[in-house]
Amino acid sequence: MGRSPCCDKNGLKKGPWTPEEDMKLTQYIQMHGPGNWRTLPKNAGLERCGKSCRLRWTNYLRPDIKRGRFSFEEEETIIQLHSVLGNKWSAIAARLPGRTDNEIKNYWNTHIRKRLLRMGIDPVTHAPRLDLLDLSSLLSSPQLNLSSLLRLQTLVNPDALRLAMNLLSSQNDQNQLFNFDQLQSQQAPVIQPNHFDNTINQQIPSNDLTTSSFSNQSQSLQGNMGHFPVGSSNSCDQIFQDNLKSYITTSDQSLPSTDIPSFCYEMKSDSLSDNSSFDQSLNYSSSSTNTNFSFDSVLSTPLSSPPPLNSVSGLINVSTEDERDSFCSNLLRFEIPGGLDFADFI
DNA sequence: AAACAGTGCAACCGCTCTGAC
DNA sequence: TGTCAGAGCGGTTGCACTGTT
Repeated sequence: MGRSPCCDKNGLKKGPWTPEEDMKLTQYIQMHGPGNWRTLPKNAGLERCGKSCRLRWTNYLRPDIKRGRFSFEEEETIIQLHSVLGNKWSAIAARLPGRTDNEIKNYWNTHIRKRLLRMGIDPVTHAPRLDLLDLSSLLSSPQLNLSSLLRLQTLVNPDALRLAMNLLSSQNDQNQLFNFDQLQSQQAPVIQPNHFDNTINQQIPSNDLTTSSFSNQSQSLQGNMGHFPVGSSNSCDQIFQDNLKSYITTSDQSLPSTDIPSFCYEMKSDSLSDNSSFDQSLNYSSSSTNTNFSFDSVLSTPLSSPPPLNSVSGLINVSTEDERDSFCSNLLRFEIPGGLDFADFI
């Protein structure tokens, strides 16, 4: 049973393709069409593995491939899609006509990823890298108290918070010791039904309701909130979903800058793979209002140090609206299409 | 001008999934 | 039903090119 081996790798050529090989492959596919990669090399007179032929064709020789530099709109789209899809290069490429997954992957790794890192943004989670923040400045804040620490616990890497609390306890004049684990147990019932109602009842300009901030925050939290007690009960899940729908569909309401929707914690990029409604929703238009964002403008800010704590939009007390908009919010902002059904992602 | 470091990208590797046998 | 090749995918490598010292 089964099939004979695809190809005998011994003796097959590897490495860069010559123009002659490209011509042979192109001419053969133009005559016979792509497919049946197993027999193609032999029929086309190529001493290559079928897999190599397929890669050469799909990544380089295909006539519909767009060569050259990525446009700003393409770059922006890649970042936005990556914030939702992660390293699903093929899924990203499917939404960028003329671009291959390999090309996008290379462009991400060589350009975009480095830019995000220089900006202090984790290219994996699209979140500000809280691990780089200066904890000493946090600890010196007059606003720091047990309450704020409890709040922080839901937002930052637990290890980082543990370190902060250890430092704080060592600084405390009254020698008041904090027990992280104890705090964690006290903090367990974080998601409460009223939380959502209170959240939605607060007013924020409608243009703040963007999937960028949404997905950005959700992914950042996913990355940082490995210990967050989510999904502890079915009823909580149901409340989460109901309120998420309310949040999405209530166009003139959004979240206060200091109050991240807890339901974001449940958003998982894995569940955002190929999805018809999502495909339709991501018919991204470069003529949207989002084209104001510029990497250069962001990069013009000093890069020698991590972003200040108060510029971490939505995570920790943000002092002004401008500060909130200045850093993260613009980075990945794009409008929520009307037909976007986030319930499918949950 | 040479040596070195950094960058960009084509191509390969290895894995998983799917469907034919 | 199990095996295997085909196809697809993400990660990695190798090399040519460019910039810097």
